[in-house]
Amino acid sequence: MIGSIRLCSTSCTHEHLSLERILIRFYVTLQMYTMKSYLVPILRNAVIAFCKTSNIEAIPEVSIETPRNPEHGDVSTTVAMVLAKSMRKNPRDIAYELVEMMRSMIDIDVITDISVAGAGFINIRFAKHIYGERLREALHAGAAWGRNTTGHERRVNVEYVSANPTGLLHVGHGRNAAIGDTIANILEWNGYAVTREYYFNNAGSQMANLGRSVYMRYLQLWDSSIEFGKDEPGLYHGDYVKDIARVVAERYADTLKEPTEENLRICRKIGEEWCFEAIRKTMQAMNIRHDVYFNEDSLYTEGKIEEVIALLRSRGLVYEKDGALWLALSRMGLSDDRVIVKSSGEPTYRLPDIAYHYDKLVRRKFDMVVDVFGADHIATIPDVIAAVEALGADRSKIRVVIHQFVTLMKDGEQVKMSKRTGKNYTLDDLLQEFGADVTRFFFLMRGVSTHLEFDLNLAAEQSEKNPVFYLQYAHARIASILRTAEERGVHIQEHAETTLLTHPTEIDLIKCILRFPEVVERAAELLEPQGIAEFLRELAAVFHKFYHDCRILGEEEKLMQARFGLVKAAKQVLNNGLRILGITAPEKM
RNA sequence: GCGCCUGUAGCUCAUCUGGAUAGAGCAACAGCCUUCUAAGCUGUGGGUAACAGGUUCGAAUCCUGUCAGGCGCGCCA
Repeated sequence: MIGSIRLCSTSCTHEHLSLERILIRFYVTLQMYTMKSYLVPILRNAVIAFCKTSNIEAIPEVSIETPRNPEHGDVSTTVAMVLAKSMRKNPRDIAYELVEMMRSMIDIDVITDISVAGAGFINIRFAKHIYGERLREALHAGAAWGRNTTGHERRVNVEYVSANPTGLLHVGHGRNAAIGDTIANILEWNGYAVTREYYFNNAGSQMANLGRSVYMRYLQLWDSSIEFGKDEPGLYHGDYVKDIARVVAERYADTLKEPTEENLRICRKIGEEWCFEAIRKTMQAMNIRHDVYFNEDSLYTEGKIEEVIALLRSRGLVYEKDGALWLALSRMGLSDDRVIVKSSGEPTYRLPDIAYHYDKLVRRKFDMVVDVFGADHIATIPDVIAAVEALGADRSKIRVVIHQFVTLMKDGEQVKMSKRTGKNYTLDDLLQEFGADVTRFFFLMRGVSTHLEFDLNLAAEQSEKNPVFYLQYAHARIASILRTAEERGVHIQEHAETTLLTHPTEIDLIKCILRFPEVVERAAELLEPQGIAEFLRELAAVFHKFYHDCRILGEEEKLMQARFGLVKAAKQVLNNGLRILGITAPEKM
């Protein structure tokens, strides 16, 4: 089993361009401009001209935002207020001057209104037909709408889950998995060449503990009077260890009863294989597929550990004390030195971690490395980064995503986890009970840095209360409309006059659809999936409102066709967004 | 003791890296289905954004301090 793990070498790259990717590129470059990008140069020119006449050196960045309140225009800018600060001048006066300058530059067919409001906001309104035209672009891009090329095919390695093969995945791993997998998706949508990686930690003392645990359970099969690890620390108490022991017994009968090194090694090996298989199955149930399982073992067998020690030594960054090898972190700007090779000769976890990151950055030359960790790993990160940097890697290429813990709630009470008895709620339990869609969404709907409350009652709810269904229902509803149209023999045209869409809810829906590319881009900047989930909730809400306000079937032909175009685009965006989150978009519910 | 995360409506969370009147869902109450899926929509009530200062035209957002909760601080991973 373990033999099937693809070991990583320098050859595992993603340099080929798939046909899909070429098509995506094609569509992305087809997008003419966003409304904001139409406006930015105009605004910037006005600001530059203004600064010149006012003798201002520092020209501020112009930013354009979408006001919360639609009465404040389609977009607005605060640049006049920013300028007011350095000029010590009334922001409204500046705003008026800027507006005057911009008036001569804008196309009145595109921008219908530009005005000063409030403390010095400049509010801008677009002609309605612009929305219809841009909607056509969204429709044309289809499954590629939301993709961009800002990643320039740069190679990025996203490492997630990376649980030790010493047991079953628990709920916290589930959050890690959902976040990591979705970040990988987000980066792909932003034009990065992504490698999904699992650091398979199969070399440390935890593995020895698993071996001992399995062996003890194995002995118990033949002699029930043996007590399980009464005063032995570090043993694994979960029932799955008994399952593994039974596998050992099936294969070796009672021939391992002598407590030899070799027999322990066998138990360890079978335990590792069993756990790996279990983890792989759990990942599969969550629709996650890693490209690379990186074996920690390989760092030893391929001499990478030795190489890193030699490198550190040559730079005078290690020293020996009390029979151990210390990493001189105090010479790298950190406060405490740490042991990297114990006096027993075994490395501590820090050393392989450093070698692993060295491998990713220097040997495999990834342009970016994303580590997704739970909050409990936070302490070692600065050490690893400092060491890898000392070895010549660029620390800015490392992005660490730390997610906080998950609390399971049932009937308003916290579900307690017990490490001792091993009676945990596993990730498998969640997936089995709620399915991959609900499980993934619940992990993604909160910001990564906040503590997540997973409400088991809410997840079990097969009703409108469950937020996943709200999104999926919007998708299914659209599918249903299109189906009904087909059943009634209504022909849906390829090209519709989308500029006929002028109803307020129609415009709201278009605006939402057009916002999607920005949402995807921002999610990549922040390495934060939540924005996508939040966006989809809004999109679904606007669609449901549209569904309530506007009919499609039975409307006058041209309007009906335009609305078909609108809901097709909405369906596509729901689909794209759900795909990023790794959640299915059902045609029927 | 030190480091990181969090504190926003009764509950769970948003608030687009400092903008205009802080928004959703759930819970409560009141409405909307002979018409494309009511797993939907509309309305009402609900706030000293933990607290105290500071920075400026402007703070839930940035800084300092205090309080509360979570996670770490090993020759464990």
